[in-house]
Amino acid sequence: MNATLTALAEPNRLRIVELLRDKPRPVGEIARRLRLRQPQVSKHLRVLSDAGLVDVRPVAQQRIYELRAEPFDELDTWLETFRRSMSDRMDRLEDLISERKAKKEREKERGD
Amino acid sequence: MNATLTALAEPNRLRIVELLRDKPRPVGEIARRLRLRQPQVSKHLRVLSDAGLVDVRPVAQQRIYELRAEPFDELDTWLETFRRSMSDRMDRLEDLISERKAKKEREKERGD
DNA sequence: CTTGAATATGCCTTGACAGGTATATTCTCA
DNA sequence: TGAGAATATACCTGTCAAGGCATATTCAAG
Repeated sequence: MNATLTALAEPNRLRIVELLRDKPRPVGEIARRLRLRQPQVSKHLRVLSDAGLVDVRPVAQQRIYELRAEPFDELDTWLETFRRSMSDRMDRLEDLISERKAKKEREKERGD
Repeated sequence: MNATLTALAEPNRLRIVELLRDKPRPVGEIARRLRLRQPQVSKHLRVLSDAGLVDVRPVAQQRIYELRAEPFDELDTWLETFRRSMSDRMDRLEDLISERKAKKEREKERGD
């Protein structure tokens, strides 16, 4: 999860991922389209690969990189846990309940 | 989008966000629960705040931080564009079509 | 208005990481 | 096998960001 986020946090890497979203592409084409130097693209793809975000498939001297679905699925699953606890958090209700337990909470807070 | 990812990419910041997912909390409590020093927590919260991931609400000398929904919604929207183009990419079909256009592509590729 | 709690900020140091450039590696084809 | 295309890697350098620590700030209460 953290690996995924770290990999995507770099701007050029994000651009690469968004480019690969359309379809798999060889290194050279990525470099050309994004106006990046080939070595940097290779390095970024290495990071993305280590993070499990892309797969490689050699074709002659070319290396075709393509996105893997799993990390994005995981990200999505993770996001779900937020929509659940935020959108329908029923803040008001929770506050009312909390208020009644306020005094007891104060002591419990110390442990853990 | 990139701001969101960058903010979430830092491990301790991710822990803070996950802690706030349950409910809003003051700085001191976050520090205590995550066993982090208060200044670092304040700094991380600053970053999260600048990225629009959290809101602050002062209560006496305390500052209660809580998650904002928007960035997570955006992240979700962004992810959708991937599920669309990956899960149902119909790779085989696409490959067949591509193959037929292969020669023409080769020249077009140069421009753009 | 002094004290202490809760939090923010400033400064310093250090490590990680991205870009630049040269070079190694791998493969095709003549 | 030699040349050149496509890609990966090594090394150097500069930058930026996170942690540690001291200190400033803000607020409540006596």
